Amino acid sequence: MSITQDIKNQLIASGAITDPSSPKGQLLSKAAHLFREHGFERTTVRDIGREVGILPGSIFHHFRSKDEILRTVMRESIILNLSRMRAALEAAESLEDRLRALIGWELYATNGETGEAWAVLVYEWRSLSPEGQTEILQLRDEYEQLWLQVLREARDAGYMSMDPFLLRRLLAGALNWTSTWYRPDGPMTLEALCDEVLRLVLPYRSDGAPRGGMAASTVR
Amino acid sequence: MSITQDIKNQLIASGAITDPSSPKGQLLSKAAHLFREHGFERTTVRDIGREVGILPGSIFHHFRSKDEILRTVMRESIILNLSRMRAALEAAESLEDRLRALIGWELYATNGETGEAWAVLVYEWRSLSPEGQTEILQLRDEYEQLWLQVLREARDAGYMSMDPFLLRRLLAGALNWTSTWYRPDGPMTLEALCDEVLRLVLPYRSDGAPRGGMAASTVR
Amino acid sequence: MSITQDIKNQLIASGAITDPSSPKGQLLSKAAHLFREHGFERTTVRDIGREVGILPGSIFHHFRSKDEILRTVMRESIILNLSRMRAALEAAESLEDRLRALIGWELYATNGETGEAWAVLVYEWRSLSPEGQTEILQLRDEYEQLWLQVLREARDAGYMSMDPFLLRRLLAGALNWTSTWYRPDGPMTLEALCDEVLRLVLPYRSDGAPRGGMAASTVR
Amino acid sequence: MSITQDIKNQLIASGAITDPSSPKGQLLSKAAHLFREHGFERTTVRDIGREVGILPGSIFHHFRSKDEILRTVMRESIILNLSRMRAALEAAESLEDRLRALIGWELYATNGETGEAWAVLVYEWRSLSPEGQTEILQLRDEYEQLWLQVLREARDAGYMSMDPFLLRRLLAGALNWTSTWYRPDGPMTLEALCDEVLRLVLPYRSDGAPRGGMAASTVR
DNA sequence: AATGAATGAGGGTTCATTCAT
DNA sequence: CATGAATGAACCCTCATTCAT
Repeated sequence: MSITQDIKNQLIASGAITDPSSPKGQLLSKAAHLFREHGFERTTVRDIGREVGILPGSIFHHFRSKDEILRTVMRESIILNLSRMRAALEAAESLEDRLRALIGWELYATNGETGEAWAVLVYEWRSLSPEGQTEILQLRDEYEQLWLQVLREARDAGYMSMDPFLLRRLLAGALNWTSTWYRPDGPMTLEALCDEVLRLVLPYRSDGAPRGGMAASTVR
Repeated sequence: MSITQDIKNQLIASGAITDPSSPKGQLLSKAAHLFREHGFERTTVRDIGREVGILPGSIFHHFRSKDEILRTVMRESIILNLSRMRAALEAAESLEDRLRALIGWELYATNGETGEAWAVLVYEWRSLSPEGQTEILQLRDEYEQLWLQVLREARDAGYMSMDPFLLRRLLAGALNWTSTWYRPDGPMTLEALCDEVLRLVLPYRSDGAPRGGMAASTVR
Repeated sequence: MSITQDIKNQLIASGAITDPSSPKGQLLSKAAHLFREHGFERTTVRDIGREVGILPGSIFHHFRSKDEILRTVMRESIILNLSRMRAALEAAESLEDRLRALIGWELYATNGETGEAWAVLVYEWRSLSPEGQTEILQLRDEYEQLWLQVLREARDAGYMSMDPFLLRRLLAGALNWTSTWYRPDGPMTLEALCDEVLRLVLPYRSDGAPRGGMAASTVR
Repeated sequence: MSITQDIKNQLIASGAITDPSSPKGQLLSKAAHLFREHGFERTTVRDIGREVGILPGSIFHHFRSKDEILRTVMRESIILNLSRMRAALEAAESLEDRLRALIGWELYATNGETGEAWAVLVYEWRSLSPEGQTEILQLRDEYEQLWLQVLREARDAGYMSMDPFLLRRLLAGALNWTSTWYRPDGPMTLEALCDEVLRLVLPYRSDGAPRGGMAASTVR
């Protein structure tokens, strides 16, 4: 995970994302938490201020508007995870590794340190101003292209037959939804969850045998 | 689909759900539409009134509060789809039919006539008052039990190996998310979509051969 | 003054201006009073509400914004006085009568029943939104045209030699400023004030003798 | 105009008014400009700071409060013009010269280098704190006394018959209002404007003939 | 002097809800 | 049942001002 930290530190150093230990970074993470828990509109700037320990008015020294807070939460969340995903895909040696990277890192985006921000990105979309949507949409598109490229390769290579667009949408739904039920401190590790999802997508091992689970012949 | 209509008519007749052609029913359907499109808090009672053609104050002759509108949208949506699902499961002759019924009817709940209300149920949950949540949660639990029972059977019968809870959650995410991208007037029918999802869940036909798609041996 | 009342009543009946006895009319007149006394930005909607006896929120049932209140005060003030001025000019039989009408009715606009609204129109101009300024400017232009037409006539007829534009601007300053010092319950009637101003503009009587005041020959 | 500069330099040297080239003087002149253009309350200390090139907080090293800025703008504006007016009146050799000095120097105060500050003095009066008003009122009274003394003399000498108070008020309105329309770079010089106003006040030359304009006999 | 983060009071405005008509 | 004026709490945001650095 140190490579992950490196990427984050680089992004912080370059100013692309806010240092989480800075006051502004604290504000962003608390805001992401509240937006995730209660929704954007039900979260007041007073709530955020109280959580951070400053008065509501002071928030506007860091952000011009509540919308800009939301936008920043979304932007930085996707920038960080986009960078991580790119690095992971580049480091992956096989197509299967790349598939695993997509699933695994999206699970990490959803349930790891950036989980709340990621859920805000996914589920508070309508609360973002039109201008904000335009900006964030570009980043989301970049992110989706990573998925689609790998899924297309996998389909072309015969790993699966489902239309890549369709598969991506089904997976997006399934993976994003994990934030509503997955507990990092529960019995299942993120890696195990990743394996399960991968098995759903790629039921056969490369030798043609079913990937884990029971033998097909035992199914009635 | 006539059996579906029968169930709906019975529920209307019994007073369990509101007649959609009644003023109150109109209000509910317009409200569901607005809640779905803009979110519950961004939808004002003024918006709803305008859509229905009455003044905001008059809404409160039909519902005690805005929360009660949301609660009713959710309640009726789940009551209707719960009844349909029960009927479909009872009519199903095989385990595979029951699996197909679960997936197919959840897709229909999400993208058919009740789609907007179903999406509200799924994605506006946090906007519901605590009392509302308590009430609706019971109905959702009943609904989830239907899924879990069948998935357990399927797992026990060797159709699949994944933990039923886990599989349900992944499927819930994938299926509910379809409301964000599926277009009934697009190139893919709901039945075809249902088949694709089913193939993901049950990759092998009952004779042991892979279900559709390429032969395992062709996978590199 | 009954003709004045008739004009006002017609304007009220036609909906061009608000009935001063209606709640909305009350609000407008209190707002004009406060805007005049403290200025637009130092007057809060809470102040207006308190003055009228309603809560701040209720104001927005009558007006969409504070700016719309200001705009309405200005619009109705100029509509009323424009109508009065037109009627007075039509009723005037001689050029001198028309000059007297201009001065007299502007003094009445400034210091009569609409005095506060008129002062707001003149001195709170910058507080009006750009869109508001565009709207009101058209009405002001109409009003100014009345002045300029008569002044041009008077100049052409040899009543005076000063450029009509220049004279109008000097008079506008002098007359509007009366609202800061003239007291209707003081020793000087508006008619007397009108005469004094007229004497400034038209120093000679029609027989060529100086209009009131001392003989020129006594001036050293 | 060198005598004017001398007076100004003396006042700067004595500390009565701020050196316009000093940081504080810059701040005052920018503030006067903004107060004039947008009004006192619509001008924020942030605006002033931006104009001067410092941050809002730094303003309070020069002035205790925003009110003190306004008060200083007003005070120095009136101190300077009061001194000039006194000098001009002393230098005037005849009553008519004194009248011309009053009008001419008030026009210069309104439209010359101190024009913005003078307009602030006249039109932002209500924005000044009560204590500020008390202070500035004394200076304004001194200034008004200069006018009234000369006007009384002129009336007593038979130059005019209008009550000096009344005439002063009409002239104050007319002259102050010039700041809203007079353009120094337009076709009319301040001297020409001064002559026109003087002709309004003193229609007859000292030989009894009308002062410029057409002969009285030609007026119908 | 200058900075900039923080303050805290108050601004305009929104909105679900009530209720006399 | 419908209206629409009124409510009152809460909202986002602004801004003059303070103060440690």
